[in-house]
Amino acid sequence: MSVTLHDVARVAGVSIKTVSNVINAYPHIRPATKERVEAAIAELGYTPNLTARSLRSGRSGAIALAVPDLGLAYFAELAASVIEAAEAAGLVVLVEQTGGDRERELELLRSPRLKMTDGLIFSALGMSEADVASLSVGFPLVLLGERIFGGPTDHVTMRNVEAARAATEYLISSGRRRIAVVGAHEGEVVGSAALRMQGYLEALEAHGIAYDDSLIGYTTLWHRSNGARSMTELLEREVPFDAVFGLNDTLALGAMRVLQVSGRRVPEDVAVMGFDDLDEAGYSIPSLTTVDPGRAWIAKTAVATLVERIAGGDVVGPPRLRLADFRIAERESAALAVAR
Amino acid sequence: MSVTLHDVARVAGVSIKTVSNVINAYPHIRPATKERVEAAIAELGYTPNLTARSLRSGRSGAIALAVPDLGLAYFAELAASVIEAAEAAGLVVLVEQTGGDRERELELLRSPRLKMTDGLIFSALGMSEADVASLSVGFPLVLLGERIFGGPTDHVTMRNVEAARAATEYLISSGRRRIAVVGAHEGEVVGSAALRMQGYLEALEAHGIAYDDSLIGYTTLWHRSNGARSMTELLEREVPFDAVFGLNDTLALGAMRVLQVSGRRVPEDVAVMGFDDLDEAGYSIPSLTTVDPGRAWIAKTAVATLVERIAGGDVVGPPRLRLADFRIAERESAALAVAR
DNA sequence: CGGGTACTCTACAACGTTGTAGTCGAGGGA
DNA sequence: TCCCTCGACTACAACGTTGTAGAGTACCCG
Repeated sequence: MSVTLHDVARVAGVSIKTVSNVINAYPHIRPATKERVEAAIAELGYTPNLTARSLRSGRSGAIALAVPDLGLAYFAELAASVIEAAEAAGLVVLVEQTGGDRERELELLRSPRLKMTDGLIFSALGMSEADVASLSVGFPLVLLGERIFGGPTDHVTMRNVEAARAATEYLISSGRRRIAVVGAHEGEVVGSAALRMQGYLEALEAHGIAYDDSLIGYTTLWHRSNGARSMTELLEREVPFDAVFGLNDTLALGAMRVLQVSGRRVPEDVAVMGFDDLDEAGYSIPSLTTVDPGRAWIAKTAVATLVERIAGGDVVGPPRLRLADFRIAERESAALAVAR
Repeated sequence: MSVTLHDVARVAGVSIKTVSNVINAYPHIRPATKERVEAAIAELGYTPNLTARSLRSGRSGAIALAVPDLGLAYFAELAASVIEAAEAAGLVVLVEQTGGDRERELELLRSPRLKMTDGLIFSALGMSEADVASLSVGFPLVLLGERIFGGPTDHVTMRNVEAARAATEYLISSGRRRIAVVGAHEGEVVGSAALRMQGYLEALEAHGIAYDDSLIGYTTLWHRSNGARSMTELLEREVPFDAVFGLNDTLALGAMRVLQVSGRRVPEDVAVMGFDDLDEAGYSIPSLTTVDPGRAWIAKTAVATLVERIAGGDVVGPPRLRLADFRIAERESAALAVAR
C-alpha cells in the first residue's frame, strides 16, 4: 500500500538504515549516496510512517487538549491559542470535549483514548478538590482552570481573585456603589465563580461598601441565556443598581442585552463589566469593558510546561503553579467618565 | 516504564498472545485462565499501547480536522459538532488550523503531520479550483466548504446558492427592495461569497429588482470588524437601503452595530439578515434572523462519509457530493411585520 | 609501514501489538 | 482402537522505524 523505507532502500540500492540515516540527517553519508536516496524518496513519494516512528521512539508528537465545549467562545479561543502554541513547538493537538461533566472528565483521565499522545492539557470544569487523586495519572498532565488547586500536577491559570477585585474596583472608581453580579454559583466554594466572587467581596470590603445579597444573580451555567435570565430576575427584584459585573463575558453580554431592552442606558445608567476578553467583547454595543485574563499567555505556558514535563522524563520536579498577568480591557460599557 | 502485555503475561503465567486474546475477547479461553489474566491486568493497571496497536492494524482511531481558525465562531461550532460526531463513532479528532492560507492548506495536504490519522476532514478556505489536483492524496479525505467543486474527493457542504436566494426572498417578501450586501469578495467566482452573491442575484432577478453595485460592500475577510467597516462605507455613500444581507452572521452583527450607532432602527428602518445561525445569533440585540445552513448535519455526515471511506479500503466509489438542507431561522432583525 | 581513527555503510534487534500457524490433549464417531 | 475435530494455548513473524554494534575501507600520524 504505502511506501516504506524498504521500498526506498531497494530503489536506491542501499540498506534501510542508510535511508533512515539520510532522513534523520546523520552526518556521515557520502554525498553521492545521499543524492541517490533522496532521488528515490522523491521518485516514490515516500513519507515516514509516524506511527512506527512513534512506537520506536516512545514519542508521538501529539498532545491532547480536553475542554468542556468548543461551542463556548472562551474555550474555542483557548483551543485556538493552544493549537497555535503547540504547532510552534512542533506538536499536533487532539481535542476532546468533556461537556464539563465530572464523570466524563474522570473517564477521560482513566481511558486509554489518549494513550497515543505524549501528554494532556486538561481544562476541568466538573471535577472538584475531592477528585484530586484522579489527577495522579501516568502521563504528563498540565491542569488549567480553577476547580482544583494544590493537586499533584502542574497548573497554569489566571489570577481570578485579584482580577475580579481589580474589575470591581474599576467600577467603584467610576463612582458605582450598587454593583450587581451575574453568574454566581450558589454555595460553591471552588471554581471560577467562587474565586471571582471572592475578588468582588474583597473590593467591596476595601471600599467600605456593604455586601447585598439581593444584588447577586445566581446561575448554573455561564451561557448567554443564563446572563439574560439572571438579569431579568434582578430587574424584577426592583433593587436599584448602577453596575453589573458579569462573571464572564458571555454572561455580561446576555445581561447587557436585557438591560438595554428594559430601557437602561449602558454605561450611563448601568455600567457593565465582563471577564475573559473574548474577541466579541470589542464588537458588542456598546463594546464591553472586561478583564483580559491572559489567555494567550496561559495557552503558551501550558504547552511549554507540558513540553518540559515530556522532555523531563524521570526528572520530576514538584508540581508548579503558574499564574498569568491580567489587565482591564477598557471599553465603552463601563467608561470611567460618562454623562449620567 | 509502562506496563505491557509481557508484564501481564508473566504475572498471569501465560503467553502474551493469550493476554492479547483475553483483551480482544477471543472466545476459546478457559474461564480460569481468563480470570487470572484479568486479575493480572487489574493488578498491574495495564492499558494497551495504542501506538503499537495502530502500527500493527494500520488504523489509529484518530481523524484530523483542518479548519481555518477556531477563533471564528462558525468553525468553532463546526469543530464542536465534528468532535461530537467522531466520538460517537469511536474516533478522536486532531485539530489543525490553517489560517485560511492557501500555502498552509497545501502544505498540510503534503506534510506527514497527519500520517498518524486515518483520514482528514478538510475545510479549505484559501485553495481554489486550480489546486484541485492537490486533493488527490493517498488517504481518505472529505472536503468541506465551497472553494472547490467537482474535485476527486467526497464533499459535504451546504446549499449556498439556494439558501442565499431564500434569505434574500425572505427580505423581499417583507417589502424590502433596496437590499445591501456586506461581505462580497471582489471579482471572486468561487467560494461562499460568490455563491451567496449568486443566490442574492437570482432572488433580485426573480422579483424584477435591478442590481445596484453601490449597495454591495466588499471585504477581504469575514470578521466582525470587516462587517462594521463595510457598513460604515455603505452609509458614507449615502445610497438608501432598507435591508442588509450579511454573507455571514459575524459580518451581519458587525454591520448591525454600525447601523444602530448611526441611529437606524433594526428592523424598522433596516432589516438585517445573516447566514450561519451561530449560537450568538439568538442573543444579539435585536436577535439575528439568519440562515441555518445545517451545520450539525454537515458535521455528522462528514464523519460518516469519512468512516465509510476508511472502512472501504480499496473499494473506492466515485466522489460523492452531499448537501445539507437549510432553513431560515426567523428572529427579530428581519421580522416580517414591523411598524415602519 | 603499522596502528589507530574517522568515515560510510550494514545487520540485527527492539518498540508493543496481533495474525498465522502451529502444538497438544480431550472427546466423539466409526 | 484410530482418526478427526475442536478447544486452549503458544511460538513466531510482522507492522515500519531507529539504536546499537560492528564491518570494511581510507586516511593520517609517527
